[in-house]
Amino acid sequence: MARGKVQLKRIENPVHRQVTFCKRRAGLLKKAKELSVLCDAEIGLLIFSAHGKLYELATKGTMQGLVERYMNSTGGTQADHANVNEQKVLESKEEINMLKHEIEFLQKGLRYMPGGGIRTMTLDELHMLERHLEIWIYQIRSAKMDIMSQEIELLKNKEGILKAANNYLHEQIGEQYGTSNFGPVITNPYPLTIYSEIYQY
Amino acid sequence: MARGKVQLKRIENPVHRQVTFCKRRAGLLKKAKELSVLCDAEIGLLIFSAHGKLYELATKGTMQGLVERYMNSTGGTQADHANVNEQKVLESKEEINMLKHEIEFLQKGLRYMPGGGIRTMTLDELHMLERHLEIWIYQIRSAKMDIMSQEIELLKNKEGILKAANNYLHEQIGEQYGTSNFGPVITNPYPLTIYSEIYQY
DNA sequence: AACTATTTATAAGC
DNA sequence: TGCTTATAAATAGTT
Repeated sequence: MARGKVQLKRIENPVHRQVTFCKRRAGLLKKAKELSVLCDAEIGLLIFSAHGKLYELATKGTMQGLVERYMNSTGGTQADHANVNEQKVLESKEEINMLKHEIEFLQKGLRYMPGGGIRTMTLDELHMLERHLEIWIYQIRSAKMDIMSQEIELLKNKEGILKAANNYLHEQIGEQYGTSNFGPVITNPYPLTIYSEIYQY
Repeated sequence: MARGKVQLKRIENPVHRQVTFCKRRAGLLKKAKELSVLCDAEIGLLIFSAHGKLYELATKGTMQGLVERYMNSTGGTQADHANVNEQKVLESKEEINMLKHEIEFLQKGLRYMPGGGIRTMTLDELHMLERHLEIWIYQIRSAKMDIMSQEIELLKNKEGILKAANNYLHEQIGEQYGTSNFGPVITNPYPLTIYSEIYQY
């Protein structure tokens, strides 16, 4: 604005650009302050230089307060963004409470025994419930044993099949080398007997 | 800046103030845009009029983005705040998932009440059900112990009262027959010590 | 960073 | 509001 007009485009000369940035930045901040004082306005100004350095101005209060005011002004579209997560946390907590209640309810349902909840049960009822649960646990253990037995059977079958295959392969090898007098030269690294880990159950 | 200097203080005349606000606001926005273009800077400008009306400018992107950049620049004080909430949301979701699994499990448990379809549960589910039942039994035993303790206290009190009554009666008998020389003729069928049945538990 | 020739912004008036 | 104009301010280019 002096000694020559400016083109409204990026100044290519880095030195010129840097100098102009300093001068105009100062001017802009000054004008902003003036406007604020003269007209009783609240102004926030953020300037990021090309290299990322921040210059800021907040008249009347902090930038934080201004940003919040801005968020509120823009109709809550953005205001919520900060609060969205807090909202989510609250919602989550509600859901957690609901689920906990549900669990409590289900647990009560499991305690379907006469009299309902433990606290209101008589000693006799508790005795009975205890015995009942012991039976239940016994049944569960039986079921577990059944499943494990089945697995053991399955594994034994597999073992049988593998053994048969193994034998067959041995025979094949025997036929191939049996006619010559070299005798067995190859030691089978896979023995016939398979020690299954499943017996440790 | 023309036809007279300006005082750097609030313009008292409302009309003047309003006019000046319009003019200078336009000027400030223009200067901000120019600085942004000329020097490749990112600028955010928020202007709240005295009456609360918002005028904004964001060069290169949105004001939202600028505010976030500002938050990051100022050391993450606010960024952390947001992250903390996101963390909380994640944690809550995890807890919700856990609880949902628990509910699913309990529902299965209800479906597979004793004698019911235990056969269709997997080994893992059976393990878990077993553990739950063990905890349940433990709770029942605690409840039983509570009740029994209360009963014991009650019975001990009764015992004390009866003992006192008994002693009193003995004394009465002693006074009545003590002066004569007949000695005790009546054998008390109720001994002082009461063996309560509750100790067999 | 200081200087100045100019441009630009704008206060006052209409 | 918008236009005009005199003048204050800002600042581009130079030193």
